[in-house]
This record gives sequence, structure tokens and C-alpha cells, in this order.
Amino acid sequence: MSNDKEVTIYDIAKKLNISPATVSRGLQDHPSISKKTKKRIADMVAEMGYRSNHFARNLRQQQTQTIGVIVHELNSHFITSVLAGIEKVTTEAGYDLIIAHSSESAVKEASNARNLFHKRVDGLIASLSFDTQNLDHFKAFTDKGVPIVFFDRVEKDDSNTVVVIDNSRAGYLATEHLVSQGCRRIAHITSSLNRNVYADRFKGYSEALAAHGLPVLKKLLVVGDLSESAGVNAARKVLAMKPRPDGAFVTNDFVAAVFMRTLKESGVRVPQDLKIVGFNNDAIAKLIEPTLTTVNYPGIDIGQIAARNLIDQIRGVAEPNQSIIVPSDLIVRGSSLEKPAHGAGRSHRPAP
Amino acid sequence: MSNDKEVTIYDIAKKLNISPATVSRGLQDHPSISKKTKKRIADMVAEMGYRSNHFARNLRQQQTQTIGVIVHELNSHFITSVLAGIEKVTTEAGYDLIIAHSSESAVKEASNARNLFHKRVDGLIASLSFDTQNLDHFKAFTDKGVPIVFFDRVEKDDSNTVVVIDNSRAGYLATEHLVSQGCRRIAHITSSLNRNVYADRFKGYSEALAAHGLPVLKKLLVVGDLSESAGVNAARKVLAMKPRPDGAFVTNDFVAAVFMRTLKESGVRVPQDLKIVGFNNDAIAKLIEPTLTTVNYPGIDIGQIAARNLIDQIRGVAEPNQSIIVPSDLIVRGSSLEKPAHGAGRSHRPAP
DNA sequence: CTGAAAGCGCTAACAT
DNA sequence: ATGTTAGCGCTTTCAG
Repeated sequence: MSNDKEVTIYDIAKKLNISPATVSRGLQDHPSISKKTKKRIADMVAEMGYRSNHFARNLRQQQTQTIGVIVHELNSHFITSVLAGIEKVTTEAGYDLIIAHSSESAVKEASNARNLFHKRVDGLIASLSFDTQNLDHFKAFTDKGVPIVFFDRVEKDDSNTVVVIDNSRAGYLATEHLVSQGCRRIAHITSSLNRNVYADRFKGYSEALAAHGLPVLKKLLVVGDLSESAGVNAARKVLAMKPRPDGAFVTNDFVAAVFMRTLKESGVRVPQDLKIVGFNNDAIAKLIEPTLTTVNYPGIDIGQIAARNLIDQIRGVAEPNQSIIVPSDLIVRGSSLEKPAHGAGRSHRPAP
Repeated sequence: MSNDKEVTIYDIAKKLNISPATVSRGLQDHPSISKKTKKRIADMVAEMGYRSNHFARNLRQQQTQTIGVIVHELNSHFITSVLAGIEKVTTEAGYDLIIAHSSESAVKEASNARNLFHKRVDGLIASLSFDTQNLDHFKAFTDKGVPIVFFDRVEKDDSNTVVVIDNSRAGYLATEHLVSQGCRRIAHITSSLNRNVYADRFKGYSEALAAHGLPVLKKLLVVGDLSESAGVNAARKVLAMKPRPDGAFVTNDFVAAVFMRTLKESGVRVPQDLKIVGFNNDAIAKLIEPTLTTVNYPGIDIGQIAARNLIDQIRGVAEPNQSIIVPSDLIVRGSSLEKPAHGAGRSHRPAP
């Protein structure tokens, strides 16, 4: 059925005996077109099954109405929340989204950036890959005046806006919480300190220890990636430390979960022998035993704010070069409580 | 710097004293252009920082080089794997991706479909939402000859291809495994039986029970959605069943994890008192205690196969209306083993 | 092997 | 309030 040619504004203009320009204006709800004509156009559009041609429009207007997104991975609750937030805002504003992911590789990130640049996105939202060292591959955008908003994994320079949480403060609070639960020897399991997020969390961790008169020991620091084996390795290292730490601040929930599992397999009791705080508030945090104390990372908010700001920049109503801090907070669960919660860390009634 | 006008093939033609047509052909590696000219063009392109204009090209060719994807949610390991698989194939083939998600709503799914239709995607890959009843909102695509490939949650009709696993067989194997571990009263925690995936798994479950001389009891069937509360509710219902089931086949790992947690909070021992098999092989399956026996759902493969088939259809080298079955298999872990594995379901050495 | 020229569908001056 | 017209940048006949 109707595998015919595509209907254009010329077709509907002809049918209505008006000019294509009038149709175009009518479609855009232009003020200088009479209500009556608009109605006739709308009716004919419906009748003929017209759909506008984005390419002609974009070619003409030199705008793509498309926003590019580069993320390091799309396998975490945090990232998908951010994407959901971005999608909500951009869809409402009539922008398309092209989502690319770098698989934590700076090379792939650069290639994604090049690709999106060629696709002429109107703006870019990005979280840097693990091993990205500089922002050179984004220079083409700034040179052309295409705005960029970085979130989470960021690197500040003079031309872009960043949306982040206060990682330093979050790290401080997480660590202080462990101290308040009686920990005196707190390991820090994290990832590359070249990345702002991990560097800042480490800073918070160090400051909290110092504030409570505890030494910051290099040997308590374990740096790895975000894989399962990183969690296993971290546990092995912690097990080998003498004296053994009585707490651990792990900057990723998945790694924290693996870390905890591995410790328990070796007979370490959590939280009695060792208390753990994670980061991100992933779904697993509530499912492992004990449930995991963690830092809530408001992905949806971050996504929405980043998208909103970017669109404002595209429209010229927002300045670039802002730093936006989104609030986050510590969610205390069983893995860090001095008096362990019963069972899985929530109240329960024993079976009769 | 260089916030100037965009370079076009005319600019590079002028510089080279050749015609734009030659430049266009050179860029496409057209056979009838001399090596030398191609080289000159390539050099000038690099020198002037030319980037091709997709809109002019698409306008001319009446092709968007874009594939639409509609998924129900993007919060599961399975879905993100599928997306990764799709992305790999489409990127290599030079297609863009527009990803939309229906949030499990048929209405939103229809609106996504309309949107993608207007954006004139060259093809569509979709997994149906929870409450989608028919394929009417995809009719526009088939009418225009735009191919569609459905995966996972599908509804077969005469014009589309589907990529699925053999859910019936998977359900059979999962159930039979529980029987082999001594279960005689196996509850089935699942979702709407109107969806093919759940209907087929239920079929396999029923057949496996029948094959082993066990009755299929309606009261052992618990239907819910895929939320946390669904897992809690399922556990409550199972706890209330008399006699209590000794096994459960849960068609979703997340729900299975919540189900297990809730049971354990009520004093039920897993696997001793009740054995559990999940579905999907999400990351949590290896992190909860005991580790979860589950059905591996090869998302990457499904995504790649779906994308490859769609592109072949777009290019006219594949028939629509195929059913492609991707292999899947049961991964046995601690939650279903008659002799419970020690500790967290993996071998371990006690701490010295 | 290369060039000339038309046209994809739309929008925005510039008329009227 | 509506019409005329040019042109966005590219591809692709058709001619050489």
C-alpha cells in the first residue's frame, strides 16, 4: 500500500492552490498566515500523509537539531540514568540524540568525537574515558563554536561547562562515616587518580582522615580499573595488609560488591571485621549481603542539567565555562554499621 | 580560530581547477577518476579541513543512513549488551543510530515509532514494551517498505524478521535442572504471559514438569512486573503457599535477586529449602549469595545479528520475515545446587 | 577520465 | 496575508 513517492510541500501547495512558501510558513505556525489557511494546510497535510524532510530543512538552515553524547560505557545504572535525563530534556526541546561510547579508550573517544563533528551536532555532552589525557580532540568543536558540556569525568578548561557532584566532599563524608563507625585503618580502593572524580574522592578521603587525626598511608591505597578482577585483586591486597584494615572506601559499587564477596570467601566478616562504603548507588547495593552503604549519584539530575545547559548555550542564552555542582548524599546501609543490621540489613520477621 | 564558513566541494574544486563533480566522485573513490586526481583531492580536503555535508547528501540520495532502535528500557545488562552489539555492526556499516525507549508503555512506543518514522530511518530495530498488544503503530514502516527487525520481545507477523532465543527450550532446561536437583514443587515467578518471552518460558516450564510426571499447578504461578516490589510480592506469595515450594524458576535475575533476599530474610535457606533459577545472567547473578543459576542471554550476539540482518534487508540482500534463533544456555551456580557450594558458591580458602 | 547542469525539499529575503 | 525566487551542498545523468 502507498509505497508511492513522498509527499512534499509542493504537492500540498498545488492541491490547495497556494504557494509552497505559504505551506512552509503555515507549518511553522508563522504569525502572518491566516488561521483559515493554516487549517486548510493542516488538513491537507493529514490527508496526504505529508512528513517534513529534515534534510532539506537542515541543509537550508545549517542546523542539525542533533546533540551528540559520548560516554565511557553504557553498562552502569549511573550512566543509563544520565542518558535518561538527557533524553527527557532534549526530546522535549526537539533535539535528536546520537549516543556513542568510548569503551574507556581515549582513541575511540577521539574517533567518536571526530565522527560527531562530521555529523555536525549542534552541541556535545561527554564524560571522559578512563585514559583520556587532554581535550585536544574536542578542539574542533570549540573552534567552530559548538558548545560542549562535560559531566562526571571532566577536565576543566576555559571554553566548556562541567556538571559534577562534589566528589571531594562525598569522599570526605564517606570516610568520616567509616571513622564514626569505629574504623581506624581505612583502605581506599579506587581508580586512576588522574581522573578528576577519583582524585577528588581521594582528596576527601585524605582530608577526613587528617581531620580525625588518622594518618594517610600510601600502602592503604589500591588503584585498579573498574572490572571484576579489580575487585578481586583489591581484596587480595587488603587481605595481605598487616595489620588488616578495618574499613574500606571503594569508589565504585560493582567493584565494592566483588571486593566484599572475595573478602567474605576468605572468612572476613562484613561489617564486623571490615566496614565498606561504595559509590554510585547501583541496583546491586541493595541486593548484596550486607547491603552496601554508598554515595547516591543523581544521574537523572546530572543528565537533565547538562542537557538543559547545553541547549541554552546552543540558543545563546547561557554562558559556557560554568561549573555546576549537583548535590549528592551518603546512603547508610548494613555494610558499614558498627552494630550490624540483622539479616540482609533491613528489618525482618523470622519465619514462624 | 577558523570560525569561518564551512568548506564545500566547490571550494576545493576551485582551488584544484577541476569540477565539483570530479571532487564528489573522487571522494567516493569512483573508479573512473585517476589515481592522481584522487590524491590531489584527498590532499586538498585535508589541507582545507573539508567535512562532507550529510544533509545535502541525504537530501540528494533520499537515504538517511540512520537506523532507529526502540527498546523498553535501557537499565538492564541485557539491553545494553544488545545496544553494544547493534552499535558495533551499524557503526562499521556507516549507519547512525537513534535510540529511543518506551519505558514499557505502548503509548510511548507508538510515539517513538511515529517520531522515528518522521525522521525517516532506513530501518528499525525494536523490542516491544510490556503492554504492547499489536503492531499497528509499525504499519507505517512496512507500508513504506522500511524493514523492521524485532528482538527479544516480539510479535510475529508476515512482514518482519525476529531475533530471539528459544525461550521455550530455555524454560524447559531451567525447570528440568531444578527437577534434577530434587525439586518437586516448583513455583514459576514471571511476567505477563501475553508477552511471547514469558509465554514461551512458561510453556517450557510446563512441559518439563509434565515430562517428569509433575503436575502443573496454577497456584504455583506468580505473575508480576519486573520491579523490586514484584520480587518482594512473589516471595510473600511463595511463603504463603502450603506446602511451600522447594524450587522457583524466576524469569528475571533482578526479580530473582529480590525474591531470594526476601525469602532469606524470612528464614528460608537457599538452596537447601528452596532452589532458584533466574534468567538473563545479569551482573548481580554472580554477586548475590548464593550465586544465581540463570539462563545466559547473549545480548551482544542478538544485537549484532539483528543489526546485520536489518542492514542486509535495507540493501535488499536479505528476505524479511525470518525467524532467527540465537543459542542460549543454562549457567549453573549455587542457588540451585542440591549440595550447596561452600560460601558464596565458589571455591574458597578460609583465612589462615 | 572529466565537466555541465539539474534537482533533491525546504526556507527566507524580497516582493506584492 | 501570500507569492517569487534563489540557494543550502551534494550526486548523477548526460555529454564530451
